[in-house]
Amino acid sequence: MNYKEIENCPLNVFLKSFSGKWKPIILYCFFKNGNMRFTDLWRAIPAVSKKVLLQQLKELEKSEIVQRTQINTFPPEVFYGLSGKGDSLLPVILIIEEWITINKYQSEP
Amino acid sequence: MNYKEIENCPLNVFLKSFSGKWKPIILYCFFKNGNMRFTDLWRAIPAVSKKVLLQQLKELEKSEIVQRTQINTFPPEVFYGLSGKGDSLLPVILIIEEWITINKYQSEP
DNA sequence: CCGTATCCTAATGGATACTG
DNA sequence: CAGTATCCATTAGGATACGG
Repeated sequence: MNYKEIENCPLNVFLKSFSGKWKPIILYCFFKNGNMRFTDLWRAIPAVSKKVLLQQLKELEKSEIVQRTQINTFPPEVFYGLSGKGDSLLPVILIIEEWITINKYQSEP
Repeated sequence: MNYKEIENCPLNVFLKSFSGKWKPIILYCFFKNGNMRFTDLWRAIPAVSKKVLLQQLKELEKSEIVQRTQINTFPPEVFYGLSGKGDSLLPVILIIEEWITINKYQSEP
């Protein structure tokens, strides 16, 4: 088993797309609310700075999990939401949710 | 939707247990090889330092995903491997693997 | 409203030497 | 062999102000 092989293992590839303090939370918002305007998303996650929120959204966009839509009014309206690939995560999330429940896993304070 | 609620969403709780550069790789080794001596694991992941490898193992132990077994010879033999909870991750990993394959997702160089 | 720039702090990870 | 201690480098994230 060489090192390149283990580095590209599915779990690693998967987790790398979601590494970032706010990414899971962002996705959760989209699963619950569908597309959201940037400012509304920000209001839903008040603890993050605008800069970082944007950063994480860009990275999710690059992974093609999140889609950005801009309407060129002034001031501009920008919506973020799940792409098709993002939507396809739902069954994965549900399995994870089930695993969490079964294992009664609690996040640490 | 208040903030505490979204912070404890399953995806977030799940991902927090695996946040760490080497944790997914460590788990992959255990899934492939079963229990492993510390040094053998280290040889399988040559790019990580001993200190950090130990650190990540301890965190996985704390999440009860990994189990440590020590045999008190001299020099001591210490085995690391999946706990029952760790084993129960297998179906989750398989779904993730399937998702990765379907989406032909490639890790970035 | 949306995004960028700057500056700063905290957290994570790496190199190396040492011990039982 | 397994683990600890130190010290250092890199990165991620946060505060704030400004611009289109």
